[in-house]
Amino acid sequence: MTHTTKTRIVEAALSLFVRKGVIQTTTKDIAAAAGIAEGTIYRHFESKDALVEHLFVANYVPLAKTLDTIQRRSATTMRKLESIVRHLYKMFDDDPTLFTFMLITQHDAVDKVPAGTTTPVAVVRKIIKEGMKQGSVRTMDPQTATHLAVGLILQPASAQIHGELSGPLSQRANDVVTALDRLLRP
Amino acid sequence: MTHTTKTRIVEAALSLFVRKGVIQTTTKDIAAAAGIAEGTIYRHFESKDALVEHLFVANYVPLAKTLDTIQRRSATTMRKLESIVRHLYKMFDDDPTLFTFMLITQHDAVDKVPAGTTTPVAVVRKIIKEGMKQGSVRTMDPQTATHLAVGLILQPASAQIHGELSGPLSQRANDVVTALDRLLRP
Amino acid sequence: MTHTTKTRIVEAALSLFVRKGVIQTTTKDIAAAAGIAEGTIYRHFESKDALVEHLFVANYVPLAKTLDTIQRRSATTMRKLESIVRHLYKMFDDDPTLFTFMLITQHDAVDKVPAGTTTPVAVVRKIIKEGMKQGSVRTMDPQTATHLAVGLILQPASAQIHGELSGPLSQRANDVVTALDRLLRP
Amino acid sequence: MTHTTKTRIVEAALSLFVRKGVIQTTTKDIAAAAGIAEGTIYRHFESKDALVEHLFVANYVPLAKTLDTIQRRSATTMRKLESIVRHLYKMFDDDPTLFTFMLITQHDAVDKVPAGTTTPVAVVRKIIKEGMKQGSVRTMDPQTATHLAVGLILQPASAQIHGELSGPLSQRANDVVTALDRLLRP
DNA sequence: GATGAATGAGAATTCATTCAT
DNA sequence: AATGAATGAATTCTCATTCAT
Repeated sequence: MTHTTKTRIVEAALSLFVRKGVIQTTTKDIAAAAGIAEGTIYRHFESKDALVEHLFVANYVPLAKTLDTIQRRSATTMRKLESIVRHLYKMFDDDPTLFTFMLITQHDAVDKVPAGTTTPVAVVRKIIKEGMKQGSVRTMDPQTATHLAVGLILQPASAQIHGELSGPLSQRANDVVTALDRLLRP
Repeated sequence: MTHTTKTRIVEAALSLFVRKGVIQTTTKDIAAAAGIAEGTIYRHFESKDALVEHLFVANYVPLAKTLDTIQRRSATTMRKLESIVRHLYKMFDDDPTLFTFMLITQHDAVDKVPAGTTTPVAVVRKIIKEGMKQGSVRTMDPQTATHLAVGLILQPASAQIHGELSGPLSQRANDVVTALDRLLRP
Repeated sequence: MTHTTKTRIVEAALSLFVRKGVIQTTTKDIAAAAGIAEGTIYRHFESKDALVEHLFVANYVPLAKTLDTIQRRSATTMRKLESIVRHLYKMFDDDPTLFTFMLITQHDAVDKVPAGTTTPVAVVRKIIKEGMKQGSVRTMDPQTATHLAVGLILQPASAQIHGELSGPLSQRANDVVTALDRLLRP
Repeated sequence: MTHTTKTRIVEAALSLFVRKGVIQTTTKDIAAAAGIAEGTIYRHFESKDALVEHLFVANYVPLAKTLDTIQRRSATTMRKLESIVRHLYKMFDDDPTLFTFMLITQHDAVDKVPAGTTTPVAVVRKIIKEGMKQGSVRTMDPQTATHLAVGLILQPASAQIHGELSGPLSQRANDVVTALDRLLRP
């Protein structure tokens, strides 16, 4: 079946974590939302913390890999960034909950990611650094450039989550790509 | 005296909230850090929530006013934005704790701000909209433009907080202003 | 087969009960150690309590009978006690786990023994009382005498269990028999 | 006042631990017996474990010191042991609960005693060893001798606790002292 | 105003037991 | 007989809040 107990726990937890925050969500909440007994959570996850970690790592690390794969398929720096933006925004539109979860847990959960693992931010940094070498990105501090680019990409998602923007995020992709181009071109 | 009990509570709370998060900070923690008894907190604030709200509102609303005042003193769109960036980054360098607190509580606390109050984001939006009218900002969706600009401004602060950038934030102001100019100019 | 499921449960439980204590041993522990599913325990025992009771009664009552049989084979009071000491200490050396289990559950489990059943302590008491009648044991309160004798017999076992004595317990038999002789002779 | 909250917790816990066992006694039980809220326990002890440890260490270590002091006041080996037996049995009669608690937690709690601390058993061992040197105790393995003596001393207490002996334990002191004399004299 | 002991409503977690397969 | 997922009551511990002093 597609709805195993574990799946139901994961989905219930994800939705609640996003709506109420991780700490404010109790195991009782999760059990109720998943339609199971509280103790059942512990048949599938060692602890609430382990559940959070699972949710994050199981999605964050693969995302980085996917972004890296996607980026390789495009030739130019701007095409690479464009494909990343489109992929992320489509992901957001398809499953805003999952995307939001990653966005809000990002900083707390970073230390749970095995050291040395590629992150989405690292993929963006790599593209920008290569672009500078080739001359397709203007010369500036690569770390600053990366964070400015990431800011441009994530802020619309963040605004959407907090109700300050509406409609599919994919609609904003063109604007963001244009902004990235203006930000980075020599 | 400058160090009234209330001040000590506020300072202790602010520092702890930023270091450990609002929920993870207990009233016991705050009392210990402030060197007072736990019960004393309730002489000055109705509840922990009220303390959080006070901390946010007492700083967020005045900040918006200050930013508005500052922006009025400059003539052009870009000067306005530049002065805002410089003010914010100086604020960050002077009191990273306060700035960080506002950044992290921003979204949870927004509903605690009296409706209709001007916010920092609203100030940026106003500048951009006026710029568009005058032709000093290229034509695009003003809401998107605002969020892209805010993303550019805040991401370096966020990166600094999470240890991904270092050194005074003021050093980054030029880069950010340049980025804003590239993003917005016609 | 010698290793039926029930046997494996019994052996796993005994070993864990002795090592970790009855309460601290979970049914999960037992199942894991026995290499079976948790539910399977309940095919063979009504409850964890019933398992404990089985373990105790199945060994404690027969032991009392064995000790009684052994004691009958010897002629004098001291020979009787000596044969009991040697039997117990050999039992300890052969299967310290089983012996230890009986020693530690002794007091909690006593009420689980069918009323009127002969216990090992009762066997010792009988020997001493008969000895007093015949004049081979000095006159004193028989109940006190019994407990002093039992104390002499069991303390070395207890010390061994708790790591305060080492080497085969059988080696101590002579010392204990001498002590019993000094304690009891007229 | 003599009945501070902490005292009430300690007394309630002691009594329950002895009656039901440490693990079977819940913090809820303790709070109910002490007439306080469950959370209040944690104002006075870090955890249930810490409470158990406190109860043991706060009584076991001083007891050893007291026994040592008492033993010094007597001249001969047998007088020393006699005074110890009388002190212990009086203690038992005065506060059977405390004595019982120490007896039942003895082995589990030993590792909680700071290494190198004198224990009651060590006091007995010292007396016996000195006795052997002086020739007032017959030659035998001192460790075995110690445990046999301890067995003689404690078994009546143990029997009393489990309802197999009744009346003041002090009444048994003479019998036990005689038994020790028979056991140890050359 | 200040204290700090006490509260009690939950929070996460454990575990003996059940039951459909 | 055996399984193992699921249960839910019970357990330890936390913490914002109250209140007599």
